[in-house]
Amino acid sequence: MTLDVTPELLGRSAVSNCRSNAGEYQNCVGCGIRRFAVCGALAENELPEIEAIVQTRRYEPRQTIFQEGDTAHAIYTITGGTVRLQRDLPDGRRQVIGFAVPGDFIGLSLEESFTFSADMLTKGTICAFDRTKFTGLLTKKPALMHRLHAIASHELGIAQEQMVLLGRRRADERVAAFLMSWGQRMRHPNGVAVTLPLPMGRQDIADYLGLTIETVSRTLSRFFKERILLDVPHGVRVLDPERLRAVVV
Amino acid sequence: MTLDVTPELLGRSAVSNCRSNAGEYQNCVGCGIRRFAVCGALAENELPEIEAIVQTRRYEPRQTIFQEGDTAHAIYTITGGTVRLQRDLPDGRRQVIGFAVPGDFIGLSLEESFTFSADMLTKGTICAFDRTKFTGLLTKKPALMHRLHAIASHELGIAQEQMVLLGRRRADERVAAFLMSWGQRMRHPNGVAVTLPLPMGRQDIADYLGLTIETVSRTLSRFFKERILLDVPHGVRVLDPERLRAVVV
DNA sequence: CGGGTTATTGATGGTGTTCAAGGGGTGTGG
DNA sequence: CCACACCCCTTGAACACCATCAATAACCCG
Repeated sequence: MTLDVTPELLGRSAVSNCRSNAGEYQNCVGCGIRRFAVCGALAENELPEIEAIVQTRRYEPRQTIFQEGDTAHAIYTITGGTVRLQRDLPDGRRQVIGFAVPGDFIGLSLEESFTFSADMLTKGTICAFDRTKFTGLLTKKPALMHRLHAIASHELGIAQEQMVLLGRRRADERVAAFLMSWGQRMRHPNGVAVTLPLPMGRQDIADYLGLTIETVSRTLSRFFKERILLDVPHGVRVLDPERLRAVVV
Repeated sequence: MTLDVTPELLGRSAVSNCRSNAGEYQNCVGCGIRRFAVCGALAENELPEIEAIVQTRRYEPRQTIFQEGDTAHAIYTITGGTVRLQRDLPDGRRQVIGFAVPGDFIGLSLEESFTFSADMLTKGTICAFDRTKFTGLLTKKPALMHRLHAIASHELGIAQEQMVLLGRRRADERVAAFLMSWGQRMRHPNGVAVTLPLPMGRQDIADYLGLTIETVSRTLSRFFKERILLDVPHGVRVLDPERLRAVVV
């Protein structure tokens, strides 16, 4: 048994992300994103054990999944749609911690309460695992535990990269870096002009990048004018990936 | 078996941090920080198994432990001294990811190469585990695996808090928040005026907080003038913990 | 259409950076 | 033990980037 996680395992398929009406899975066997999710650590004959503790839920845009401080009765795997994760300051300032897409796991820490809130940006479907039962299953399935740790480690690396972005990058670098990383999660090959769906609003991007909505808007406008990007409804088309990459350095 | 980690387990003792000449441990049985470290997941009779794959190393100030991109032959537990973890940008910009103190684990991800570098700020001692052998041990010791994941989750939470700081906090809030969290790691009770050792320089604090050395210096000077802090060699004395806390909001 | 939300664009200003100079501590060597 | 050099830190002044304030425009759904 190895603890290494291949990029493929942690990546997401373009298919699962890009179809907005994804996530109609009646059972784990037929689940298209299983191999990208925690459940992928289990063999097919073990799936009934996880099906026993899972509940599929359907969400509407703007619906809250849980809030900071809530007791973590359940932990989640996203199977369809995009989720916004955020922390709030008492005075209204907000930091978006990340965006979760199909295959992503929420509640890695297994702790009793959540330290951030989660809201749907789009319609979506989510597998909710009873937290206590899930941790119980972990003690019986080392492979699941290993996978969970690999995912947590991967998230930690992403968080550190985000610290560099927030601490040391300029506004245009932040926006470019965001678009590149979002593009990678959408599984579009680098170096090719592609259309990126952006299910989050400008304010969400701003709160993710530690900027204001005006700065994000201005920066994108500049990229549009410079023909690095093309403005399309609910997204952008990357016209010049090379120059976009060059912005980040 | 529970996966929850009590604050005590993840906290650090003031004793182990504050003695600068800590870390003279001949074996794991007598190791004073074991209960705060990963190794604490093992029973005493299991210690020989980890002693078999560990090597104690002694470091001098400014010495490099490893650099970004290096192959991770070993992973580490700090037993004495303070370590600076950082990522560098090609143009010289630098983000300090964190400071590791006795009990902390470095190399949580178990991946083949490091994504950040680690340097000693002080003299120190470190337990170096052969990475391959350590991951092998993990498959045999579920408790060790669970502990590792709990630590990684805890680090992830800290990283998210740091994102809020870097993305949404003002300079004085950042400095105050840093001093408070550093104080907690030094295990000084809140609400009491205490002397905090600061083994890192102003530039390190600046690169941790996403500021310049001048801003850190100016902010500290303001706190000194306002009698919130008292300037002491290689550290600060917290005169008014309440007002320091009030700065952060 | 029309009302509300979200995004864009412009003008102005503030927080923190940059540039520059001086101060203070530490360690070393005479 | 003092002198000096070096490094780090502090402080000041000017500037820049991004935030704030403000108004308009585009979009979305009803």
